[in-house]
Amino acid sequence: MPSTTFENLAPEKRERFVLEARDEFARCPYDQASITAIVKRLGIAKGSVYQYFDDKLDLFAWLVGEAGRRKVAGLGSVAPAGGDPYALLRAAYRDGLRYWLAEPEWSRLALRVLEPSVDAGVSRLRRSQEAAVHAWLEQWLAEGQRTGAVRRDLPVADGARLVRGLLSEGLLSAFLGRLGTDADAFLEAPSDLPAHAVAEALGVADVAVDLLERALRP
Amino acid sequence: MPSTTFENLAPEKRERFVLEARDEFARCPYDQASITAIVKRLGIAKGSVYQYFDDKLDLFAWLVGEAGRRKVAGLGSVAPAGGDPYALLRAAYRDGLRYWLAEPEWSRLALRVLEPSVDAGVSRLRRSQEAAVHAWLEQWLAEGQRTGAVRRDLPVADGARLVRGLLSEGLLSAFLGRLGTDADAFLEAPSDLPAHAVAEALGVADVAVDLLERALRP
DNA sequence: TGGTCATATGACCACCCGGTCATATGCTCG
DNA sequence: CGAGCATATGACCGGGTGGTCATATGACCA
Repeated sequence: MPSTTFENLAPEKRERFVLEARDEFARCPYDQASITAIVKRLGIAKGSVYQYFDDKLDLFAWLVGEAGRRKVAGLGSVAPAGGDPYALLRAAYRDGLRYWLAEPEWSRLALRVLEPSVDAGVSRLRRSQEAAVHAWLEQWLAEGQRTGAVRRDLPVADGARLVRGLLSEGLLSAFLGRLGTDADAFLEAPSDLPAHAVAEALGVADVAVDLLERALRP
Repeated sequence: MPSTTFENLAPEKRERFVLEARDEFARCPYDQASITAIVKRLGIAKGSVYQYFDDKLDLFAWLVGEAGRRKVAGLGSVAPAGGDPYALLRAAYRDGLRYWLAEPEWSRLALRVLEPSVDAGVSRLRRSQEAAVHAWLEQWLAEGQRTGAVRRDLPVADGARLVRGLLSEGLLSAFLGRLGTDADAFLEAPSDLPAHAVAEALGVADVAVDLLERALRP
């Protein structure tokens, strides 16, 4: 949790701090991210960081939370009214990909927390994030089974994990593949893409959910 | 590449070295793995490592290669005679999961190479490994489309990446979920599992490939 | 003006890393 | 017995890290 000192910072200074710290943690896995590098880029003293946050993990955890907060703020309400659950998935993952393009650094930061790490604190963070996605998908599946949109002979626990592989790692990889790059390359040189290329690449979410619909409908 | 000095080592000494190094690199991401830790556990001098291998990356790359060599050696021929491509997948991934249980440390090492890393050399290794899986799946899909086992309206490139998500991250996660653990926990305390539990957990490969078959068949 | 207090500073600490190299060891063979 | 050679050693190097703390700054108010 940031200290009051941090809250009291002049907004522009605070935002600059936030963005620079975000970039550092987005750049590489937690253990490689360097507080020293952040303060160097900002031109402030290292001690300042420790007046804002308890320690490195505290800063990282807050940034991860901030990534989530900004994403929901940026996307607005995601509820596309009750209806076909597959349409809901399509919309949700299309929004997710759109957000990835709009805010690649925040998105990458959010992915960093899912990486394995030796640090016990980071592992705890990761597990809780994974559990959240997993729970959401399990609930989606269970609801689908209740309404008849999903086969009833599929074990929900297995299903949630398999679907997560398809819609997380798989979808992102396919999306970036369509953009003609991979995650690393994209973030090293985020290029401005023509709108039609983006629109076409977003179509991969439909391909993925179509696949899923065929696999899951009774 | 290991030096001749390494090849000439007494077999038992060499194997001890290999296993200890493997455990260290399996324990944590490349950048955190420590040569110092390896030599400490082995009770040898650090200089010895550098008489066997050029540097840390050389050692890691060789271990990754060794993981592959031991896996194919351990599984024997994987070709289940020409037939249903889905049966082939089922067999391949069942074998893969079985191997994961039999050799969790080697398996985990093989997964480490797929993790993001700041190190340029490791990134190169990773990309080539990913490309190999990707190429294999693309070829599987193209062959399936030729023989009519796979829908022709699915773009092969998208398909390969989505399937990879489902069958790599998704399947492994579901498998470990059935065993009542996650990858970290399992490797920290690899428990001896009753045969029936293992057999039941292997069934998750069938669930995954069934899902895939529904999604991909014309 | 002088006192108070939040904020900012950066030298410093202990610790760890990968990698080097002069030196020591011990086996083999003439 | 030595000479020669492959092998083993570990102190040492330069460089990095997260984190600390005595000190300095400067805004505000009596």
